[in-house]
Amino acid sequence: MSLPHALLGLLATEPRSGYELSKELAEGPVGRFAWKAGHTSVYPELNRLLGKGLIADRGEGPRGRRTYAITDAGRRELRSWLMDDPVGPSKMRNEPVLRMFLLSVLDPDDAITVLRRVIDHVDTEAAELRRARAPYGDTVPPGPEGFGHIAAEFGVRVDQTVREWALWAIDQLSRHRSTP
Amino acid sequence: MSLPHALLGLLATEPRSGYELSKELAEGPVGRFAWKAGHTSVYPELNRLLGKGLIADRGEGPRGRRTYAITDAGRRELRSWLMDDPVGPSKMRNEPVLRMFLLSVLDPDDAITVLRRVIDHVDTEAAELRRARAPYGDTVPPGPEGFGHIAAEFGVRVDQTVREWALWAIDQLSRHRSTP
DNA sequence: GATTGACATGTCGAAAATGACACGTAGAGT
DNA sequence: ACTCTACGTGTCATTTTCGACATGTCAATC
Repeated sequence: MSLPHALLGLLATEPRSGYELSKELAEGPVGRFAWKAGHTSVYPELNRLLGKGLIADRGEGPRGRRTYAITDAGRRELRSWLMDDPVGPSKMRNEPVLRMFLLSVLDPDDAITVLRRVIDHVDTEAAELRRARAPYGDTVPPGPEGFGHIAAEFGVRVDQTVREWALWAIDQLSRHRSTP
Repeated sequence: MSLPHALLGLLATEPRSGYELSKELAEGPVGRFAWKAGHTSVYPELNRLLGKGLIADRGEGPRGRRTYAITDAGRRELRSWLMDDPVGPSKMRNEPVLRMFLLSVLDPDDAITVLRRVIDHVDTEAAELRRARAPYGDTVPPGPEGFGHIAAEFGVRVDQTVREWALWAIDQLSRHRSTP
């Protein structure tokens, strides 16, 4: 049940609409690396948060667009979730990683084919993230921009790690193939 | 809907009981980094797979323990899931990473507190994984052991990446604190 | 011989997520 | 004027997952 906290966290940096939140959770760095959700989950959850007084409606914009902002109660809830909760084992779903774990059941040639695909994918993704991060250079700006910058940095690093691991795995699997 | 594939993948390396599968998906490397599930999801899913003929019952052991093995149909299903499906954006839930993304909403001191906790956690985890990996040295053994080895290697590398990223993030946040 | 703890499998109701469908709007290009 | 695309919000039925509860076994320790 982390979706409400994801929404509170995004709204804590700056007010956004349900549409923008959905975009971030469906395609943005947060959705890709942390918590993916479609708009069909986001809108009902926003209404729940509204009911609990954790967010507030900031009136309507152009096409029925409604912008939400976090309230003080929302901030308190978010802070206690981040600070008081233990770090312990928690919810985890990562389909790409699952695929990679299961790769060893394929014969080495097939596994290598898939690993190459994985490498292409993380390369593309890392390039996108670098573009998103580019305007700020090497230092994290304070405020809302810093948020995205730190997230993007995380993505780039994880992608790089996956890439190297995949290459290592290819090498290991190749050895099995060449020396049966 | 990746749980069935996770189970098929584990059973593809060697036959296991529902209990063992549950353990792996709840606490093992697969559960931690790829797809977490409790026994209450595993047992019903095993019966579903049994009904579809993707796994087979290998008779009873000591305390009502029943061991399952993957069938040829199961292997075909697993292979096509791994090979035919696109790598594209897929299911993703990662509560620890979500927490880290949201850290920037805390004041720097609080954020640093949590980041230190995160570092402790990944250090502990990485140490466990290294222990699990230790018996095999630096080379991946063929067969079922190789599976666990490659998974553990992935875990160690990701933990290391998270660690370095967290340190980097602390540094960045510290700058904001010292130069307001 | 009793107790404890890991082993082992399940059900069931509540909560959450997914996918399909539905509807309307503003702007940009042709 | 027309069309296309992205914007923008929602419902609803189905599927998945979670947490609580239930039940019993085997081995080791006290």
